[in-house]
Amino acid sequence: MSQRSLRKTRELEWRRQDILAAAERLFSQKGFFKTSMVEIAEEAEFAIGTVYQFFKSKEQMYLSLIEAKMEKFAGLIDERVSVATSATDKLEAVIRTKLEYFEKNRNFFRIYVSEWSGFEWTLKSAFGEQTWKRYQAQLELVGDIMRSGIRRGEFRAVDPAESAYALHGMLNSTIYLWILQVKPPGSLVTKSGSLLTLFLQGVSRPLARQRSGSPKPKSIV
Amino acid sequence: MSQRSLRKTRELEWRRQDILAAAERLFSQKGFFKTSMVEIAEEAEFAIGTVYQFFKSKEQMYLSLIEAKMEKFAGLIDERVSVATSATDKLEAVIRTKLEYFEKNRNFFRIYVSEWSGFEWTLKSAFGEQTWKRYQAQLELVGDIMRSGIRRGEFRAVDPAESAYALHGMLNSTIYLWILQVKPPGSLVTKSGSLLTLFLQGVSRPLARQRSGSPKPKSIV
Amino acid sequence: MSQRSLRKTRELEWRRQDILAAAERLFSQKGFFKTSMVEIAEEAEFAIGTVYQFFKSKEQMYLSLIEAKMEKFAGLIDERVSVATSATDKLEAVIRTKLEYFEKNRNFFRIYVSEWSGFEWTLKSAFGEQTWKRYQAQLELVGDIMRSGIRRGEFRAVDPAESAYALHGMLNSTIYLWILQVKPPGSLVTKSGSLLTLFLQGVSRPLARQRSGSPKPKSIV
Amino acid sequence: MSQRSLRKTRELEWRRQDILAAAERLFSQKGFFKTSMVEIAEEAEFAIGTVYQFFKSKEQMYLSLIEAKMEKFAGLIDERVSVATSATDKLEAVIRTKLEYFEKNRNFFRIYVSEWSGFEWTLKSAFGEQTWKRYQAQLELVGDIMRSGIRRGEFRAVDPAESAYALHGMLNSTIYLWILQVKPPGSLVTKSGSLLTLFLQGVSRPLARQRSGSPKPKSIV
DNA sequence: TATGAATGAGAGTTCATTCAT
DNA sequence: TATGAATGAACTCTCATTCAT
Repeated sequence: MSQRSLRKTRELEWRRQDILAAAERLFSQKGFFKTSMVEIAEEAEFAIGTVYQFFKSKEQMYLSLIEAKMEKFAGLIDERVSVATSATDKLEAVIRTKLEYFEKNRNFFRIYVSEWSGFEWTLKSAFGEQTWKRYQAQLELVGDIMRSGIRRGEFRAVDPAESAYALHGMLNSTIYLWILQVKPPGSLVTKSGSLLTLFLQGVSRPLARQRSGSPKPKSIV
Repeated sequence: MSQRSLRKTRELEWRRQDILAAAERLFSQKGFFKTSMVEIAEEAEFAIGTVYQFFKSKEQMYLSLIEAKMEKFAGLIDERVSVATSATDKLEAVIRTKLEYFEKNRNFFRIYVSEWSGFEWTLKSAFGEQTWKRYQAQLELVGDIMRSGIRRGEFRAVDPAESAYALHGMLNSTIYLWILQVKPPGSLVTKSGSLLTLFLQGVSRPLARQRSGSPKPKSIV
Repeated sequence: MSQRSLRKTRELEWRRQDILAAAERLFSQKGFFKTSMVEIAEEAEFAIGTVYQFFKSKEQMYLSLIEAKMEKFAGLIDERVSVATSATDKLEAVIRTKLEYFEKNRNFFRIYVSEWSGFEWTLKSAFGEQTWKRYQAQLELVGDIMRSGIRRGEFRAVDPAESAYALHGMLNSTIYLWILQVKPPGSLVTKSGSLLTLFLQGVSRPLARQRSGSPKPKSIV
Repeated sequence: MSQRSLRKTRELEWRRQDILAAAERLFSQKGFFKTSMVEIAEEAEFAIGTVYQFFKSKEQMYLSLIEAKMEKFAGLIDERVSVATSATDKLEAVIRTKLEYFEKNRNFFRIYVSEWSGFEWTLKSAFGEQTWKRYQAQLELVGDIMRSGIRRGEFRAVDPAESAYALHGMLNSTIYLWILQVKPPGSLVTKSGSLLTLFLQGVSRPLARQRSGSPKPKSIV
């Protein structure tokens, strides 16, 4: 490819990214349905026709957006997890990476979570085979970590899928809470430690359990 | 009120409920935006004009739906929690009630969760001041339970709000997983035990803690 | 059906007809593609939404229009042909009816002929199975007349389908010419006689042929 | 003009023809409105901008296409007619040439006939003054042939314009029929003989007329 | 009170044409 | 001269809402 067309290609890619960024901002603020293509075009400072030269439909644009972001997110997690050795360390990597990623991509979190829960109940079929697989793959990754941790004696014999889902939910709602706070009281990643502990140890007071035959747990079941 | 107008009032309320039920079915299947008012009217077997005599707008109907369901849900939880004594028992009540409620109200769960996450980021203001407070109140209820549990020595000194959110997320994703499975492998409520344990003890192998010979955790599962 | 709803149904049908009439005017003036649904709505003095309550799409409206008109036209021809006895009389009925019908339905002629020739090359599949069958049926009707005329010794042994098509073309271009003339020099139906004669006898001078073995026709073929 | 610029001019003309050929293919398949300029450019393997250097608009391109083809067609007819002597021979030349031409230019026939009938009702003004005159001129040529044939005693005293139109229609629908048949049963030109006879003699059995004062024609009018 | 036809703003999308490179 | 990205008017169609009956 000539120098010239290389530059053109690059510039085109920039514009594509500009449009995606505009779309991300709007989708995260107003949701998919309340955001119109004209608004996206205006936000990106292009004519509507230009937007349609980059994305053949609103859905396809939404998809591209999610897929690109998920790709990056998944890549990060895979990378960090693969270098960790113990199951506990791998979990720590998952938690820390997720918090880090969404701390930097707050806008995308809104899209991610509304994709996960809810409106794609309708659209899952039409929307992103790909995206859906990413979700599953990530949950299975944590499932695998759980399985290996159990095998290695690091974890109790919990249900791997269920605990993976539980962790997923814990993290999501934590991120959600943090984003919601108008003035977040510090970085989100700092919470990884306590979240890991929460997931590993639970909320019970360990001493209490060790000291004596505490009668409470009986009443639980 | 006369006998006659009493009957009328009652019948009106029935119609209102029919319409809400129809709306719930459709909203949960297709989402708020993909469901049209005419469809709701048809599903409820009324004319569109009639629907508009009960609800002044689509949003307001959606709101009424959520509020009614949340009211009931919150009532249940409050009731069950108030009769439990220890913080652990209260947590157990929260978990069991939530699972029970959404097992019976699967359709509503889809609405609930998509309300929680996502699209109402825009609509929170327009949409249900009320609903929003319910959410908050419920999370604070769990926060209070945590606080009291910590005070009473049942729990570690975790952050009450954060752990409340964590529990919230854990439960939601568990319910989500269960609903998603085409053929759920048994009742959802049966999971309350393991979820409580998960939240209390975490996933770590208790042996470390058992060194001093605490046999309790066994009995939990 | 109650008196009341009968009246309503009737009025609805009137409105439907008004819209179709407006559409006919515009389609015949500007063609299918150059006519917009908004224009049709304005011409019919309705809002665009109203138009879409009667016809689910532009194509479907166009189709309805053609089908209704063709139905009537075909009905007329069938009726008149069936009461004629000789093949010649049947041909005369076809010719006269066609001229009469399109003299009264000039606007529709433009649509009819542009449907026949040309743009439906693309749309035949999407557009009106029905309409297409009507066309064919009518041509076959004339084909049948030709066949029976040949059998009865009224006609030469011409190819029935080809001569049917030839007649079809003759009539269409005659109607076309007449409509095109800004000030038509009298009624179109008056031409049926000379057209029938033309189709039966051709343009040659008959005397020449009758008197002797005229040598001209030889050189023709 | 220099050698160099001669070559350039020639090459430009080739490109122009390539584009026109691409346009003809697409217009005949999909019609004027359903064919986009970008498609034409792609079919011709040029960039859209290049196409616009040869034709200032879509309409103008369509016009150029028709005019060039009509020019050739008219030239052929004029040439062949001028060498024929009797009116009958001239008619034969017209018929044969038309069939021949459209047998070789099927694609163009679709455009020609849809131009003749129908959508250009609107566009006649905007579209091709020129083209329109060609049409008229050709019909008048046949009208003149008829007139001279009548004067020379070859034909009955038919209306020249009307019979010219009738012939025009006959030929068009014959060509149409032939093109429509998926597997045409032989060459189209072979039909010139029977079409000429049809136009000259009509469909009646000549014997009947010769034998006696056949009573049929009376009943016709 | 119940009805459902009428409304029209607004959505997503297309495509002929321009013009900087 | 050739290119093709950018443009935006115009199109078809939807649907929440109103109001006369």
